[in-house]
Amino acid sequence: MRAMTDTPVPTHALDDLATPFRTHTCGALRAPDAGREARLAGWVHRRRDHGHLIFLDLRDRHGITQVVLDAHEAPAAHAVAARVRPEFVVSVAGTVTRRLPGTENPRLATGEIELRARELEILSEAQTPPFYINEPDAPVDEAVRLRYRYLDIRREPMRDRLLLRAALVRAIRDAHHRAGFVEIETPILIKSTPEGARDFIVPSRLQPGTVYALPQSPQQLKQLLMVAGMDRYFQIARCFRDEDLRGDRQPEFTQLDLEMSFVHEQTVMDFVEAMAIEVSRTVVPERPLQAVPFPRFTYEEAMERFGSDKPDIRFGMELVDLAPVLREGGEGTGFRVFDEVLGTGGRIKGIVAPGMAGASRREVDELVALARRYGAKGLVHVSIDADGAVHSPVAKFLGEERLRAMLGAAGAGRGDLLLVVADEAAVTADVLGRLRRELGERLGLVDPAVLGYCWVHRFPMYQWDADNHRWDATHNPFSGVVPEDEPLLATASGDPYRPAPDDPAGRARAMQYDIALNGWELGGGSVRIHRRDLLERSFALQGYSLERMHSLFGGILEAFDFGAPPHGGIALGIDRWAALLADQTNIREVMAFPKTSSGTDLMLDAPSVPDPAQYEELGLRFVGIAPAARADAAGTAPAGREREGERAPSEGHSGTHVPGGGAA
RNA sequence: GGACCCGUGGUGUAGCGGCCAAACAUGCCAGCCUGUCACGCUGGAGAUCGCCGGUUCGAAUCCGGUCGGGUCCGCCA
Repeated sequence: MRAMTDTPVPTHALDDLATPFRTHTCGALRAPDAGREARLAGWVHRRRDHGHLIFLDLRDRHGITQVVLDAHEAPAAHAVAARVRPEFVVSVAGTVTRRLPGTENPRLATGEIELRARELEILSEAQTPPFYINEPDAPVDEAVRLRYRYLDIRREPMRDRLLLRAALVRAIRDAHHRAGFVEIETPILIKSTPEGARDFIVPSRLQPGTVYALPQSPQQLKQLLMVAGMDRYFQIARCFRDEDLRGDRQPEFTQLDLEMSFVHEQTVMDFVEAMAIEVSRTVVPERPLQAVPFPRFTYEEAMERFGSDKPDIRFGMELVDLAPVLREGGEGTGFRVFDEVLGTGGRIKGIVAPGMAGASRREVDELVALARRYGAKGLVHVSIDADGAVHSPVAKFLGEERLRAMLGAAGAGRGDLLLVVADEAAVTADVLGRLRRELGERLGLVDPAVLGYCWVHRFPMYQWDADNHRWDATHNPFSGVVPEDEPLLATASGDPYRPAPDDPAGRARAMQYDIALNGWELGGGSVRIHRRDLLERSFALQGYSLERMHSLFGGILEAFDFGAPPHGGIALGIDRWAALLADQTNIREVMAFPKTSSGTDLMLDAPSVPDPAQYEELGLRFVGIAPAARADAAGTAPAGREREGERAPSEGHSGTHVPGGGAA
């Protein structure tokens, strides 16, 4: 054992980016290096040819260094440089030199020096790229970017976002390891579980007629790890859901998945909050946090104040209940719509758009249309202009007195616009919540640099599913109930297997917590039910018979009989988190190789028609569609992607391949 | 499953019934240039306007379909 320590360790291999092709990266050299011999390797970012003098900007992911080739100093290297084109890969050796006074470039980190080349070697030539690599802001068609993703990643914005994402994941790992978490991988080929979203399935060859499912999340596995005594588990886990895509949804995505034993709701939230603060400060130190500690709202409060279970807390514009002032004086408001809503238990609430009293007819119409699109039947607006005069299309019904009372209750001042929705509670909250978000953005009320984290917890345990006549778990079927609500896990009839819409269960609140960032849901979790009796009661309400419960969750139920610790956890969307930290609204922008909104990979041309031998081996047959037909269908077929050598050309791949671009 | 937007030289756009086998910028190619850094100057090549069909004397332009990309609703936590 001692002898081992005498073995010389090549330490440079761990802390040095030097290789046989380079002594430094393109971002490393500075003024104090002047006089040194150095060798750099990278891509030619730009070439400026002045005849006897050629400048090359050499780029790698670390930076850009200017290389000078002088026809008199190094004629051979200069001749090579004359042939070089953008995106050629070269290696260059020479002397690091301070730039001539007045020719420094303050926009480059390496701008005080340049490399006077002695020797230049072309390692690889390059075709003219399909879009600008060296102009970060140049817009490029999305499809072209995706098809040539490896070139897109060479560009500064994508490169920086992927580096940011890597920093995020690293900071997450650091924090977890320090807090005693164990990083454990769980399988990708698992069993289908009834979890809301559609599963991706993988047919089994060894067990013909059966399929694996890809995990929608490692939910059950992490709970089993708690039963296994692993205490604190985390994983940067790939998850799969076969649903339609959105800007913030891809079929495969990454979650920070974690679970802790012997915890209360508070314990998990406190850890996640501390972790999120540390991670944010490490990854984007320049972005201030809106509030620390993170505000914690009950679901009820969040819906009441923000009309959302993932509120953007970076600005005010909270929802105000207008029913009290409208009820004053009794006997109706004079406006039938309002009276009906008040009479049927609905809600009338409003938000104040500051400074929008002068909004044009067109702008207001647009807001009304927006409200309708969000599900409202209409949108009442009341404005108070700079002179204090009140205007509203419903003035003739409500009268100025009431309008002023509403404005007063809402806290609107001169120049403001009050927007009012009257509808059943859920619609009122949702519509105003969305309008609030839209207007907050539009009116510039949010500082885009700020990170506004908050918690929402105590969600309703169940939602009544009228179609199937049962209570549906709002989140996870294993979520625990708030201790004081435990007695509510019951039916009105007393028979747990006969749920009904007026059961006490409808009032039960879950030990469920969501974390939101700038109005996006970042993650959610819960303290789980670890007691067998409670679990059975909860599942009964959810419409699972004992038999069905066992066929679906048999494994975990059995495990719980062997001593399950109280436990809880959470999962956070890494893609969303990275996107928000990178100030992006689309998670494609923080994924190296994302899919299009129709679920295809334009670079790999996936999904593709399988080889008949492949599906025959699995005992599968395509019914109703001709698999080979798709190959020819692509009108704008990704060009020139013949993949010789990877696999023998097979039938069914007779698709026309557009020949690659002409010679370069 | 539905709605909307987009598709013109390599890239980004203009043109929106004849004046358009199509304009501009950039890129590309060639030549010139010793201090540039979005180098500059001169010259040149390059698109039958995603695809198919229709309307019309005439279509990049209008209509229908289709393929591809995007956004939203449904779906999805």
